[in-house]
Amino acid sequence: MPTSKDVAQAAGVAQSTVSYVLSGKRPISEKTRKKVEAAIEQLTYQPNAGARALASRKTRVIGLVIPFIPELEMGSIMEFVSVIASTARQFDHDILLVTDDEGAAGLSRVVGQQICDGLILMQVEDEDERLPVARSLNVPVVLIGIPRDPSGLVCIDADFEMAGEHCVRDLAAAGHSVISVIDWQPAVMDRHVNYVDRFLHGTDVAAKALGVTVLHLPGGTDRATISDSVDKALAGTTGKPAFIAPDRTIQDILRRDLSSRGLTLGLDVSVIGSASPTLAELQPIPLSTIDLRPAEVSRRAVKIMCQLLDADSHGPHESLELVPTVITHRSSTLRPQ
Amino acid sequence: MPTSKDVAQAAGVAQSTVSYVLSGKRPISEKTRKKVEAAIEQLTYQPNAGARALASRKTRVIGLVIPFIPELEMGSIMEFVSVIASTARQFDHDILLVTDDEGAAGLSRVVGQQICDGLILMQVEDEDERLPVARSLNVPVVLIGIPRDPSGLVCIDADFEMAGEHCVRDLAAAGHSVISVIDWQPAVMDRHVNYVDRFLHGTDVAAKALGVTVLHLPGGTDRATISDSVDKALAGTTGKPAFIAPDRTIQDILRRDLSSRGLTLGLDVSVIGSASPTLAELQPIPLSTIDLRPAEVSRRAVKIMCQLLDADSHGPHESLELVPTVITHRSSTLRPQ
DNA sequence: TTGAAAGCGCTACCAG
DNA sequence: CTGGTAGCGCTTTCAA
Repeated sequence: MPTSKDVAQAAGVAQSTVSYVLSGKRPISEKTRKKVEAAIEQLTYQPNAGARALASRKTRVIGLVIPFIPELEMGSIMEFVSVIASTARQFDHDILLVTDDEGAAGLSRVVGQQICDGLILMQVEDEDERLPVARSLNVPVVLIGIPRDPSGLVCIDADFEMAGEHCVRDLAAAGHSVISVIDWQPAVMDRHVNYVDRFLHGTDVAAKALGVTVLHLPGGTDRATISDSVDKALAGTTGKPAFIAPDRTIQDILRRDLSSRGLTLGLDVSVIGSASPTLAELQPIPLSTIDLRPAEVSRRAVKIMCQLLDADSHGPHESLELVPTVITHRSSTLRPQ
Repeated sequence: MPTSKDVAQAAGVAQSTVSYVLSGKRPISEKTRKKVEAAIEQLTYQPNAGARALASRKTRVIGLVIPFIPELEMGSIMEFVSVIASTARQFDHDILLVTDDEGAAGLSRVVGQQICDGLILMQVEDEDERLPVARSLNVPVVLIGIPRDPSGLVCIDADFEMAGEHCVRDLAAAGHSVISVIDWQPAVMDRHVNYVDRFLHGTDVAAKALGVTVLHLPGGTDRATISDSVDKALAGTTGKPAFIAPDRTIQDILRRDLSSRGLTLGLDVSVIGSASPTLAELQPIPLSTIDLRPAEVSRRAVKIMCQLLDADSHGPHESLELVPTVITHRSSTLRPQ
């Protein structure tokens, strides 16, 4: 493997000049730049990351702490991971995986060994054991999700409250005065991710503002629970019923339950569910969807991280960004009753 | 951040002694070891990865090249990624993500910059553009998937042929003499991953050996295609029909199609589908399942990689390992017709 | 069994 | 605008 010394020699310049050509931290004459670039090309030189990290005290690597929760949609987590990695590359950084089974100790390890310059935490819970560690780490940390106490931390998440409001507003605009909201499945509730509360709060806020009624009903991944909730919803509704089912898994079960009751989606009943890239495309149904824009959340998280890394300002940062959510209408979804 | 020099000073020994205590590459007296370990503890010393990589020419990082194919099960890819990362940690290595949108150039980059010591490639296709690069890289590469020409490469994958055989044998044992195999969805076929052929070949081999008939029918993610295939299957079968649906998405559509025809799974019709950790648990159905054991494949891939890294033998390696697949029976799935 | 010292390949400072 | 050079923090050889 050629080194920058080899390049310098081949180009007839000093090693430092090679370094400056690469970093652009110093004006270089067109002539020497050409010479150096030619030598780099010719030798297929690539700078050694370890040496660079040692000298510059920057690894250009971001640690990504991923959860593994079998019962939760791993596919959507993969979307985050994938977009985060691509975006990091756009900012000339790489992503190191830190699995959650190392716990909070994993954070200290990768930062302590200076394998990476900063951390992105996914699936942050309301009371997250990793937060005290994160706060003490002295490197930038960006959270995806909002903990109960976000002080001293940089947080970013989808605007679930806005999503909840959107849903209720749309259904109200379609003439519904009673709207049934099916909770997330217990596995999600148990994780104490507070986006659930934020979403539900959003529905209540909109309901109050518009003078409509919102029924909160239990969610579950078994048909019995959903069937029960649908019974209650129908009992509480006069006229055409309306459902909001933010949980992707539940949306599917709900759809089947309604079908088996002879209710046609969009015609006899209005339903808004969350965007399911795969299922929605594979099995098109007349449904409006909430898009929580995971790709956008991921992109912004990386962007913020890279800004913090470039700014290099060592004081603790604090900010809270909510990415606007979007409702996509499918034709014939929300026809007036 | 304390350095090994600080530790040496605190313990009253040379810097090299600290290094040897950590690496164990040299006998150390119990007394000095204690002193050094105490100092490490007391200063909460952690070795600097960059410096270590520079001096030892080993990063203890493995590059993982991940695909992003929206129409394919991202959830199952996440399972690979997750297990690979955990297993790497057990061997004291870390995982760096390399996204596929960098293409083959990404491989050269991470290896050229010496960010990682080896590469694991996921979703290897029959004719994969990354292979020539992989072969030329001079670092260990482990493929998950078997390309058309595996020469000079280390490959590992689930034994799809065995899976195909298992399925046919089980159905034949249950008394079926005609068995319908539904192909994977076009999105998978288009990727030219040859596990499809291997699986289908397995079914043919078993069919020939047992003297039963196998019907190969087109797969798809729309109900019409599946419905067509079921029509053909029923037309070609006398007695109780039997299906093999290795594609997870199709399994779901097939199930519904059969239900809508009034056929009860396990009673009027036998079906074997692939294991779907989420769906199977959420919506239990009387079905035997093929388990391709992604976690086991992942674990072995990492293990092999770490062996190659430790052995450090620089010659090109070549091997092909197939991980046995498993069929799980659900009660009342395969009752004789 | 231990210490001293020479790099590993790069960045960044100090001179010119 | 460019060259020389002193480290960055570790591993490893050579001596003791």
